[in-house]
Amino acid sequence: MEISSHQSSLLQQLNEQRRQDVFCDCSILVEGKIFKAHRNVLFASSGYFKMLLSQNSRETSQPTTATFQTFSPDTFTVILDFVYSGKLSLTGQNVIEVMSAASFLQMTDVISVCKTFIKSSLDISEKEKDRYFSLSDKDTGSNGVERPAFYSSSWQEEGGSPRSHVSPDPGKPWNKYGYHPASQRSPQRPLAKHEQRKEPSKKAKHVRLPQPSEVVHFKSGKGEAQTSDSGNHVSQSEEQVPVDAEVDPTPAGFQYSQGSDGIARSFPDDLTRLRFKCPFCTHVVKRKADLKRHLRCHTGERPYPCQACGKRFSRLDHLSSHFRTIHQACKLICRKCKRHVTDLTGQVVQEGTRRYRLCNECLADVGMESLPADLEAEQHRTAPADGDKDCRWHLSEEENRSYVEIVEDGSADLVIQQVDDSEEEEEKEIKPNIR
DNA sequence: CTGGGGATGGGGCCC
DNA sequence: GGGGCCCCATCCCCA
Repeated sequence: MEISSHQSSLLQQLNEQRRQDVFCDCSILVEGKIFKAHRNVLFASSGYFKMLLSQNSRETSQPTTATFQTFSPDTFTVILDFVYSGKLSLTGQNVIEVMSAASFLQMTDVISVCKTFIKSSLDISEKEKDRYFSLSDKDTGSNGVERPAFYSSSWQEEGGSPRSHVSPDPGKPWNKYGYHPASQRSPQRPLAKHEQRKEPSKKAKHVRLPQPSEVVHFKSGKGEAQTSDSGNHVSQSEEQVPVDAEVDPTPAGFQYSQGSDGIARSFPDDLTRLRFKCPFCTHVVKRKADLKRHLRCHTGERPYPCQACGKRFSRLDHLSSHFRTIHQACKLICRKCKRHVTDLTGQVVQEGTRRYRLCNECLADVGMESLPADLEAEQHRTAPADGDKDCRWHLSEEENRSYVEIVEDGSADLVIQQVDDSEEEEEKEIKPNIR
């Protein structure tokens, strides 16, 4: 015999204990804010805490403290509330941050729900386009009551009245969530190019996210996202979007406007050409694959690591380009004098994992004219100048070749290894402080 | 301080 | 849909 309410009531009890700080034996410090919780609950909910707490299982008599600087207290509140209630309070504003935090904490259920949330936002994009066409005949043109909503992104900006796409929470740069490698030059993730071009003065985050009133609760456990309300995220948005112009209930990333007639009339042609709307910014693309690629600039996903230096890229072609220019010395140009060089007039020089060409004259200038290529290669094999990074460099049949040969015949192959960066980044970014 | 060049990253689009 | 190329803007380093 099974009492169905037992699980939920048990969870409620635990949540109540958490709120009243009863039996809490774990403290989580997030950007200065302390969260109390039960280690067994955390252990059962998060792969990260499981690993963390299992390492300290012998010290169960001592309270455990974990410190995170990589996501905000608000984000962790959502995570912790989910752990103790099964309800995930996602909004268009927090979904990326929550997904990042869940990735850190190895909470696959939360990640999948976040993905579903984002995907549903994308579905809305398609449905709204269809809705535009289906409703366009009803456009009253004057009072706006029955006028269908329409996109107001780039077209409106081109008209000289750019909308603000500033995130309501500009104090939380994306990189804090650890998707970007340590070698990332800018401390704050730059805007996407299309926004940089259109809004060069803006320094805000890339995303334009919906209003906080648009909270959707997801129930976890079945792999299917469900709202706590009667309608799901999509249908709710579709109900509200076109009608009321005063509020902005649009789902993630959507912008609607009553707009001028001139702008409105120009839309259908554009909509047939540009079909896929990013849920987080104003960007619209023709192809779903392009949107998928574009979304990586919001999620920070970098699934293509360079086997030579470990730097990660969001796109394979960027990785290939990086590998060719940095590690293969494909440019037949002397790095010093910029003259064109050939195998006869120049040589490939190795500097750590970096390779470039120097003409014979410049080689002589720097005193490297006597360095034979295979000796150079030998030195590289025995004493890599850039630490152990080179150990990861996969060079096929490298043992008996010179660098020149390797470069010329292309056997310094770029090994493409698409990875899920979540776990590796977690290890790199989060160093919890256990006391 | 400034300008040039390299590296990077994003978008468009072809195959 | 993925791979890859081209173009362009931006950032960073260095002379």
